Formats: sequence, C-alpha cells, structure tokens
Amino acid sequence: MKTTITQVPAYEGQVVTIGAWLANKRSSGKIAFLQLRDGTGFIQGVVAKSDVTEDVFQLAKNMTQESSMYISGTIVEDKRSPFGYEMQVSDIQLIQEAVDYPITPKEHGTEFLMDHRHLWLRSSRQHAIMKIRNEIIRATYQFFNDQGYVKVDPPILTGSSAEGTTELFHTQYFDEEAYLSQSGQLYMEAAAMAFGKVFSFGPTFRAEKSKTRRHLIEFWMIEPEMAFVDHEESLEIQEQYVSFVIQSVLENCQLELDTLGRDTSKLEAIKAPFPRISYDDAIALLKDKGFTDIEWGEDFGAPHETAIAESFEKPVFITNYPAAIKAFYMKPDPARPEVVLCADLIAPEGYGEVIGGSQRIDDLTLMEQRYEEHNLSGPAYKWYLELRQYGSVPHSGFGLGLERTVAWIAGVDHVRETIPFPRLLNRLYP
RNA sequence: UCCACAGUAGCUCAGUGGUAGAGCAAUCGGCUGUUAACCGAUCGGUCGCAGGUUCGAAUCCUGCCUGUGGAGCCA
Repeated sequence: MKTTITQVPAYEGQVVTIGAWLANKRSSGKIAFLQLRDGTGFIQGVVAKSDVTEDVFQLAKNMTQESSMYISGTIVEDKRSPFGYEMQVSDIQLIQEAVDYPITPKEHGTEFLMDHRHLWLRSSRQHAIMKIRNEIIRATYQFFNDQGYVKVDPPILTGSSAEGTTELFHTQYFDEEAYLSQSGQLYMEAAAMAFGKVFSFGPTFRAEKSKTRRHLIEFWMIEPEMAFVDHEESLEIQEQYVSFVIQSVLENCQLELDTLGRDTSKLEAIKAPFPRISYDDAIALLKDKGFTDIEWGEDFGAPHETAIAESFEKPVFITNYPAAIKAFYMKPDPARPEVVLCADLIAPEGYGEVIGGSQRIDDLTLMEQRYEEHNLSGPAYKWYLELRQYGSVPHSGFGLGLERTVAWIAGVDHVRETIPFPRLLNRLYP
C-alpha cells in the first residue's frame, strides 16, 4: 500500500510503502535509524539487521543524505518519536544515490544557505515555515470568501505608480515605459466599485535599497478593498481577519510551530479587538519614554514602532497620521483636516508594521486638488479620478504584508526565510 | 546610500609577525534504540583579490570585491 508520512497513523500495524528522501541517518553494527521525509512530513525508519536481507541492510547503512527511495515496512506507534510513529523497515528500493549533498546536519552561514535555497527548503525548519505560510494563505481565502468578498487580480505590469515616493522596477512594454506593480490598491478601488467587497493576493515589487530583516524586494500582499465601509469598520475587519488567521495557524500547524520552537502562548492571546492609539498619543507616549528624536509631523522609525508595540500585548493600531506623511489618496479627518483616516497595525515582539490601511478620498474636487499638490497629472490617472466622478461612495481598504505576517506568527527573525525564493538586495539566485 | 563587523579545508570556526589547525561532511572500520548519535583512522588549503612594509605576512598598512547586522524608506 503506497501512502504518505502524514497518512501513516491510519496504517498502524500494516505494511506500507513510502516514496522518501533520507534527511539524516544513524547506524550501528546491527541497526540503522533512517530519518525520512517525503514532503508531507518526517518519520524515522528503523532497519534491524535481523529483519532484512544483507543487501538491504548494507544499503541502509551506507545510504547518503538526500538519496531517494521507495521504502516499505510496518507502521508502529512509538513514544520516542516526536511524530508518534515509526516504520519497522522490511525493504528499500533505492531510486537515486545522492553524492555529496552540500547541506550537512551541522550549522551553516546565511550566505551559504541562501546560495542553496533550492535545497535548504527541504530542511524541517524551512518546511515548517512554508507550511505556516500556506496555512495563512488558505485561512485568508477562507475568511474573505466566507464574508462574501470577490478575489480580483490587479495587473502586475502598470503604466503608472500608486505612490510617487518609492522606487519602481522599470521595464519596456513594447514601445512604452512600464513598471512592476508596487501596490494593486488603485485597481482594487475600481474593483470595489464593481463588486462591493474585494481582495487581492499577489506579488509586489519595490526597488528600494532596503537591507533589514523586515524587507524584501519582491513580496506578497493581501489587499482588501470595501465599498460603503468607513475607517472604523475597516479596523474591525482587519482585527477579525488577523485574529482568524492566527487561530487557524494555531489549530492546523501545531507540529510546525513546535518544530520552530514558537512560544504559542503569545499567539493564543491575539484575539480581536486590538488596542488603538492615535498618532498624537503615540508621539506623547514616545516622549514619555524618553525619545527626543521625534516631533509631531515626522514619521516613526523602526525603534519608535518597536517602543510603541512594546506597550501593548496585542498588535496595536496607530491611527490618524498627519496627512503630509501619508499617501495622497487617504481621506482627511472631517474634524481635523491635518490628519487622515488611516491606521498602521504594528505586530508585537518587534515584528513591525504588518498592515497599512485607510479610508480613501471619495470627493472628486479634493482628489483633483491632491493630484495638483503631488504633481500626479497625466493620462494614467484619468481612470482613477473617474471612480470619483461616477457614483463615488465612502470606501476603505488595507494591505497586509504576507512575509512579515509569516515571520511574526512563525517566530522567524528574518523575512528571507518566509518566502520560498527571496529576492533581496544583491540576491537574484537561485 | 550611510555606519559597524567579517572573509582561512565542501561547511562552521580557531590561529594577531616565525613549519596551516579543530569539529562536522566525505571514505574505511567498530557498535541493536540513535535523536546535530558516539569511538578510531584516512582524505581535505590560491588563508577574498591587488599592491605595500618586513629577513619572514593568514597575521601589519592601503585600495578594491563579496557578505552579515543595523539605519533611512516601506508592507
């Protein structure tokens, strides 16, 4: 019976065959322990000299790391295994012998591991992180589908930028200049006017020379956009969404969180509602904490964000930033036009900003004024203004950075481990 | 782009002016419950590159390259 490692508990006491790779091996004169993986999980195969032919025992004893095989044996429960089960091996059919696998069981440096990312993904730690990433994506689709959102895919090649501030990757579109998307948001606003509630999930490209544990050149964003939803309602959606994702990971990825040594008690506490602090109060809080390098009107740096987050157990929304330091499309607070109806969600434990969101400007005249202030004239924006011309409604949206969210939930300290093939400053291989 | 640190065996590192070292991996041998197994042996080098100082440089000096950590910017 051919099966996979995660299905093994259903076959206790029976003989099964698994297609597997050798992750590691320990052997003595008359017994060999094979650490097997098949992509679905990890299990130990025990090869006793007395149970198998001499050829099979010699094969097991001399097998090299990452060699591939079909391996057959009886599934037995064993408390000594972290997975709970072992295979008492009866036969092995070698598929290919791997010679000199570069990633050994000892420690390695970052550069070496990143150069071998295509192989590093096979390790139990990377496997666990990618399974958590997958669960976050799965839970995202479930959450928004259950709430009646329509997934809409914005274009990746664009003729214009959403915000003039960040640097764009630039390419040729036949005879025209084109850019890789740095945000789908403008297109998602158009989609919200067509479908009401929408979300996107796709790659984003930022040609910034950022070099920190929180930055990738290519990363994935989830960008919901909702018509007839104001700023406050949007915050409620955000906290429910994030809570749902975390509870899903806790339910479905226990083994993975355990492999990573994640302290799950901190995640269990992450349930809506989340605290909110206004930009004004955040500035006051930082001054109380002794920061002298920040004044009202300036944006927070990483140390400021961390200091604010440390004052709360849960993620915290920092709301209503000065209009001058935020994107042109954010709606001013009617009571205080110098600040906008926006919020950044800062994750605890120093993981930084995971969501940025706002209510959007719905007034045509104000949007035209913003265009002039930001020098954003041009045919590429004509369609965006037309959204305010034909049945404009209050609407809000936000963007969640997938890799920062994975890093936070998995307890990984650098986003480069949270995407299969990270694109970093000076890293386009493999 | 700026600041700090690093580059020595396939990998992780020690060696700071006088014969190039260890652990892991690999190869051979030993061991019936190992958890990064252990024990013995063997194999393994353009000391990042270029120049300089010196009787002598992995070691000191200069420049460059590459990487790591952080900052700015952002999700």
